[in-house]
Amino acid sequence: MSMDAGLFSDRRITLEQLRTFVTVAESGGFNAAGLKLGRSQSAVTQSLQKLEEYLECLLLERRQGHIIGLTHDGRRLLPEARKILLSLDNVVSVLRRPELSGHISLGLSNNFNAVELQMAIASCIEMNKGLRVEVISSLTGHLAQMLEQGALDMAIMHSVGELEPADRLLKEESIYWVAANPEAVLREDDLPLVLFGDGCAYREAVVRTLDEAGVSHYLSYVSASHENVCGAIAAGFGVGVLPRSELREGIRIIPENDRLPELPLGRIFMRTRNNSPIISRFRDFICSAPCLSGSTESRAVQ
Amino acid sequence: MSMDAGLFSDRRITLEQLRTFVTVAESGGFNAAGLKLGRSQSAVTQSLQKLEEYLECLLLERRQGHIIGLTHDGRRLLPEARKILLSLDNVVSVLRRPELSGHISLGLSNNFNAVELQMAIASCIEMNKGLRVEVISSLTGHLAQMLEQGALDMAIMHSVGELEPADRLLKEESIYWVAANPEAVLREDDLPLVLFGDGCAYREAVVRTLDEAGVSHYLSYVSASHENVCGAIAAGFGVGVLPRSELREGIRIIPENDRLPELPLGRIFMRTRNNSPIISRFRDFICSAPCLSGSTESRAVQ
DNA sequence: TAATTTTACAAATATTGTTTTTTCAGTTCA
DNA sequence: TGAACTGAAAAAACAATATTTGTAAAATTA
Repeated sequence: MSMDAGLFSDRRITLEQLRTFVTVAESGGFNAAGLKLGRSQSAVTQSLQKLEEYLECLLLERRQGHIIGLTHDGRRLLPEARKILLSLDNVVSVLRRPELSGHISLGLSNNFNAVELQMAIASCIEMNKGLRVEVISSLTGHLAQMLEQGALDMAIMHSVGELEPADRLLKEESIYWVAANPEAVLREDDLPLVLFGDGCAYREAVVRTLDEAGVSHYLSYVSASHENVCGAIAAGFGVGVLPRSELREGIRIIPENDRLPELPLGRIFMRTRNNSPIISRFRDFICSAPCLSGSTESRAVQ
Repeated sequence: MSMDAGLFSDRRITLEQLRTFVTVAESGGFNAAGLKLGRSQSAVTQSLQKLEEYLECLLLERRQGHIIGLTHDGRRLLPEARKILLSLDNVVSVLRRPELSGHISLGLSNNFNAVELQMAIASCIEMNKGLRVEVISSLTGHLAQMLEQGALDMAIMHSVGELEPADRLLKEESIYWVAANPEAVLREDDLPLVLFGDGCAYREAVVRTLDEAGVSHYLSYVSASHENVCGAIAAGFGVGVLPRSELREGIRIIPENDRLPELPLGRIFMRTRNNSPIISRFRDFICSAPCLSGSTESRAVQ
């Protein structure tokens, strides 16, 4: 089926406009976005005005001359714009390094969504036809076992403690106490916890932290699936632990308070079993993926 | 996990450069591409030089001052560039029309790959959270049955004959006789055919056309899977029938000859069972998808 | 109320992309 | 062999576009 687009879409829309939109949405203002992008506030304003004009819809909710959030259409566009920018990132990054070939089995912790990382791996696989990657998604504890047993070549896992010397730190992320209704949950005597199943690195840390602080608690919901855990938190089953990027409608961060102790910093790291050339080249590839380069945790609008 | 790209990739790379690259790859020359894009040969040349510079690799195979094809990197970039442009197309198209909501079961003929169409449907689903689409992939014959039985709301199917009055033509495509090794296959007395299983609209047409022309033939390979059929043709099982866009390495179009009759024009069309508001709005949506707008069948380089 | 922050707008400036023109190399054809 | 043709590359002039600068208005903060 040809389905030839012939001439593609609206040729006035540029990547820079999308990038500007995403940055505004992430930084919450034209000034901040301009600073981040290295251009003036005026340029940002105009860039967005044009994008809105070409898209024939408003993207930013303005009230009294201030940006107070995204419109419905803006919220629809944001993830797609991110995806487009990210896939270009990945393509460029893959294209710039030599082609990979070989077979690799890669473990991926499913503690949290790692959409960006998965996209990077996917485009790497697509553009390196000689590469066969078998991805196994499981909890950190299980992956570590498989790695030791030789069932995996490498794994990307979560941790809160010290890493082994050969491990490669990919990313750090602050994790927060979250709940659907912080006030109500905190009023309960026993703290109801919504956590991942056994083998989750964060789970142990959370329980230990609570024990040390002398907070009585019980598990009200346990699942190995990220979807389920978030769903349970949103449904009000109890208190969970998530990084900022995993917040969604119906889940709020619990502000600092006397009862809940401070959580340690989360770490995402890579561990390899052997260092054959293919493995180490793929490891270098992953470690230099564009989605791992930034380290700012941005404050998103809405 | 934040995975914040912070500042995205190489900000010098533009959509226009990608578009130009794809157009050059499709039209096989800077002049032709310029004509297609509505700009001069010089602009196309410079645009591609920049893209190659920023990407730090050569995309076009030049010999004696002429483009003779894509480099390895060029072939790696092409499908990804297409995807990026296409997903922007889809996003813009979805954003410009009102949001859809409801439940729809959609049949999709698997005669041929319809990557672009599937991408359009996917981005429609992603951006219309109120929309639940159940996609069933099968051969045209089976889909038509399901439609009559009320198991499907709508279906996109293939045909070579007349359409029903209520059907909507989406796309026409020329189909060609193909084989791994045309010369060898044509030498055989009985023509070995590689076709889809029962229920494929093209299959019946092919057999009928051969019978009318008095060409003796037999089925050497039959499968309901597009992958398998292409694989069998490439492996030399016999003669198949494909549109230009489905050609791949190891499959060549058989030039016109005395033995093989001319094939009818293929049609891709949509049939709906009922015309509830949701269905008809979704139908209009699909019919106006960017990937269906063009009608040129381009001659690709390499 | 004054100071600060934030967005919008207009004109000047800077940058970028485009065309025009020319050149060169290879191909075709007389 | 030479003339005409085609496709690509390069340079300079030109056109279009984006960016900055500066200013104003409105809202927030102290």
